[in-house]
Amino acid sequence: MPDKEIDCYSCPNQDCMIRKHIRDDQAIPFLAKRNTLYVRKGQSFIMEGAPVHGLYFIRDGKVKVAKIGINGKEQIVRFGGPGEIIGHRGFGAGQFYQINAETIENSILCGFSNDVMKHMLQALPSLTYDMMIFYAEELNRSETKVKKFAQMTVREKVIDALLYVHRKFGQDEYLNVQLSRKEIADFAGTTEEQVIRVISGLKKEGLLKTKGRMLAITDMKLLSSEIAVHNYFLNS
DNA sequence: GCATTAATTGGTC
DNA sequence: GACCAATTAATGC
Repeated sequence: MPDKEIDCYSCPNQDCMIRKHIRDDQAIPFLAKRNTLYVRKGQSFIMEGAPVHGLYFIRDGKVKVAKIGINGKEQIVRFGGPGEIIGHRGFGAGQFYQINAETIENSILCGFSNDVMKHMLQALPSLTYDMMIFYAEELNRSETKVKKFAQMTVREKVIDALLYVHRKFGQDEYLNVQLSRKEIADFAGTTEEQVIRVISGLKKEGLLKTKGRMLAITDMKLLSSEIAVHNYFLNS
């Protein structure tokens, strides 16, 4: 795929906010200022404390966004796939990133500098509107997550995390993303051992199946019914 | 195949 | 329910 010309016109991500506006004359000059980044699996491309350089959109691949604790423990804030935005919290606000972003697959990222974004947002009200909606939803998700952390049991948190991953990346035979048990734990807010125990319990109950590291949800209805009591209506 | 890394299990606080 | 240690399974080279 490196041979092919990488530009917004050839981009398959219909739901990318930038991609949506490529027919707008106002957008055209900015599209040329896009940077393409090839990031291989496991590389950090945003580091906590580093100066904000801009915004990234995922063209291809998958990433995780996390905060690092003092004892080396990380809290994964969210995962991202094609079409999604990474680094938006740094934009406009502070000078330094407060999160870490790392690829979990070989990825292609589209970068726009702060300066380009600023001018593009001023020129394209509908893009600005989309961004505003996005920020609002993000805040909602974030608030919901706080509540979950406080009120859910470990088992529920793990189930919630699995459902989130399923929603985000989908599942064929198995979930379409390869996450370690540790990464699931870092997202759910518990430990690797607890995740393993919950998974093995769910397996015995016939709600999940595994093959090596691969995971699959086999009874979506029952699984989601377990956290239905928390009745959240958002994809958090 | 072997060496490395991840998953799992059991036990302690 | 987290942390630690020992064992077992999976994967990379």
